[in-house]
Amino acid sequence: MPATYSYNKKEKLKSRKLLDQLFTKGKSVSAFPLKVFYGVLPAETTETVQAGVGVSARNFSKAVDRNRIKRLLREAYRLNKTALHDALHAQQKKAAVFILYVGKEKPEFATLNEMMPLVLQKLIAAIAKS
RNA sequence: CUACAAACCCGAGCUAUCGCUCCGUGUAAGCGGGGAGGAAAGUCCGGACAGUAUAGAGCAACCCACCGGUUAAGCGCCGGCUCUUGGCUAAGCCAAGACGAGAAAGUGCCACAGAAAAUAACUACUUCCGAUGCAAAUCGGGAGAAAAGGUGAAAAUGUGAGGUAAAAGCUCACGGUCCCGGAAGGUAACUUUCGGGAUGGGUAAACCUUGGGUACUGUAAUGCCAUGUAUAGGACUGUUUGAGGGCGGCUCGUUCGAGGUCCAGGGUAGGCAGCAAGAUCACGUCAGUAAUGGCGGGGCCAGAUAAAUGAUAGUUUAGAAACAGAAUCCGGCUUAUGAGGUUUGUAGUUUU
RNA sequence: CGGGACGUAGCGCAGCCCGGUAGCGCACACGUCUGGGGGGCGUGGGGUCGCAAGUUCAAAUCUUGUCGUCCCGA
Repeated sequence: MPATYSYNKKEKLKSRKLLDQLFTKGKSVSAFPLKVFYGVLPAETTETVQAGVGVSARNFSKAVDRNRIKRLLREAYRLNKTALHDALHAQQKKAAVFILYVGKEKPEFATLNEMMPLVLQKLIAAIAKS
């Protein structure tokens, strides 16, 4: 098991190929203002979950705002990811996840920290069905 | 003292917990250290670096445009010159700006108004001829003439005198502007001055002319390693009757030359170098009016590849709230910017 | 990282090259035709020409800077 609240390089979704697959073929669940794309990781991956975060440049034209939102998303994911990890571990599954912020207002950390567990619960439910 | 405007400076600090990225060390856990900006932005100039090219001629295209300095370079910066505008008040000084070669090579344009907007004759003026008339004068035709005239952004070099039928730089004097030649000062632009000549409206951010200059492409460049597919299908075209490519865009010319173009489909989309010690940073000192440069000892100061600086709590300050996030790197320019500070200017109030 | 185009009335566009009057369609207001609506016809209002500076007698138009929007290539 990795450290409880870590979010380092290995846990990030980095492969351009996987990202393309995720957006073209992957499924998604959403809980406004968050939207999560998910898919299955190749079997040889060592990590249980690889996750990425993103914001649309269309909604936030300034790089400072996008960086800020991505930092908040990473922070929220880092603090709430334990449930997802445990669930996947129990089901012997490995998932690729991409969390997208689709709102148009700059968020507060507190609201993101509330929404993140909700959307992750939805995600766990959706993965359990498939 | 208050308010406003402009320029410049500055662009929060500390503690705890949980995290991110790079480097060092370590088998590992961990430990230690570095970690966004003055604009990192716009991409407007200039370079470094890299690849390709580096026979030639003509044409085209683009850029620059007072002088000197500075620099790796520049359409930057510094200093000066000239002009324009404003102020003080005046033969000067101060401030700001200049896309600051040429309108005396040519072409074009100058609305409205006005006779006329660039080979000026409409009115008025002078004169000659003819007609009418006793005459004054009127009418018609020709010539002279830019001195007077409303207009307009702009009207043919200004004032005075002579001159004439009436006039006119037609002539003269003093000026304005321009050209040529000389002298003095200045590195130069240029300034002052002497002599001679000319008198030509504006516009080149209209075409253009003159002088000078310009290889192209950009770090997703480029070099290397690895993985993988179809030694792979169709159509058209070509192999000395030369397809296609290189030589800056075109033409000529020259050279390489056996493949080239399109359609459909398949695969890869890891990694390493480039990549961060440099036209470097701050300090001191010297040279220079300054920009800037020399010297001295000292420091090492982001380096990712979905892309690192954050979250929470406390605290200091007056309430952490501005503009804003490196992506090859530098030098400039431009634009954005809260609070506070400094300086300058404007306005108002109070006191003397 | 590099390249290009566009900002004109509420909306969509012309005018810009080659400077002097800002125009077209829809929409809007009023009138009229109709018993009324729709529709037709007529009249009218409405524009800091994105912003700033400059050139010029004069700028939507030319030049420079700047802001915004959109597109393209790798």
